[in-house]
Amino acid sequence: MTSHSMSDKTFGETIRALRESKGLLLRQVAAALEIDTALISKIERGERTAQREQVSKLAAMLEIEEERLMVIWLSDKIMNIVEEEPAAYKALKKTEKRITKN
Amino acid sequence: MTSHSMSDKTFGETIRALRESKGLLLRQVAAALEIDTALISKIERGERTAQREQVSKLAAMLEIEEERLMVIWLSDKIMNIVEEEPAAYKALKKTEKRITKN
DNA sequence: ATTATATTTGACAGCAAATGACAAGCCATA
DNA sequence: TATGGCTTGTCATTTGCTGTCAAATATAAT
Repeated sequence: MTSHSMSDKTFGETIRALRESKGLLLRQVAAALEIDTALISKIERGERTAQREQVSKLAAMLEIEEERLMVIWLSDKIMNIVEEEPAAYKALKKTEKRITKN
Repeated sequence: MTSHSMSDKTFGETIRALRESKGLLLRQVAAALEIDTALISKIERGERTAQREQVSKLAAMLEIEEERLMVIWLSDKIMNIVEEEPAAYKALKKTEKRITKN
């Protein structure tokens, strides 16, 4: 049986899956975000990263709860910092503690 | 009694405390890192961020285990991304999971 | 107070990275 | 071979870092 900890997709993979499940074209999503089709294509493939504002628009367009999408987007950004870092896990744990101390 | 979860200092605060405890001058640390005194001053006060390479040099100079300093430095960087974000905690948790899946 | 030394501040030049647009290319499928 | 959707490379522009410098401010000692 499969281990049920799904949704380990990157931000790009996530929005691509959502878009396709809705039968939307890149062109349509691009128009909604007011950017070029090429750019949304790159974002979906992880070649570029989305702006915070674009994440909100995407959430609306793709009908996913904004926070859920934001978590994935933030996680990608954190990943970019800590991956390759041996101290990654400890840094995350420490940050968690710092954050819950408010 | 005090809750013993100390060391919640930022990277800057940490290296300043270490430097002062060793009686070193900004000028001396700056020389070791081959940067201007003004810059290390700014790093200590959190106005600028250190480069990865500088963290290593600082660890050596201040005689702190490199990983310990690196964790604080990374945590500061993560903080910069997630603070102000309501989804911060969830993003950290998710990233943790992604990282341990290697 | 005057001097000497340490630190801070703000402005700046130089460089690197991110952003988004465009045009040309590829890949299906009709 | 045309058409529509997506991808790729290149480019101009903007944005953001990095470190330096000079001037300002503090700190201390004489």
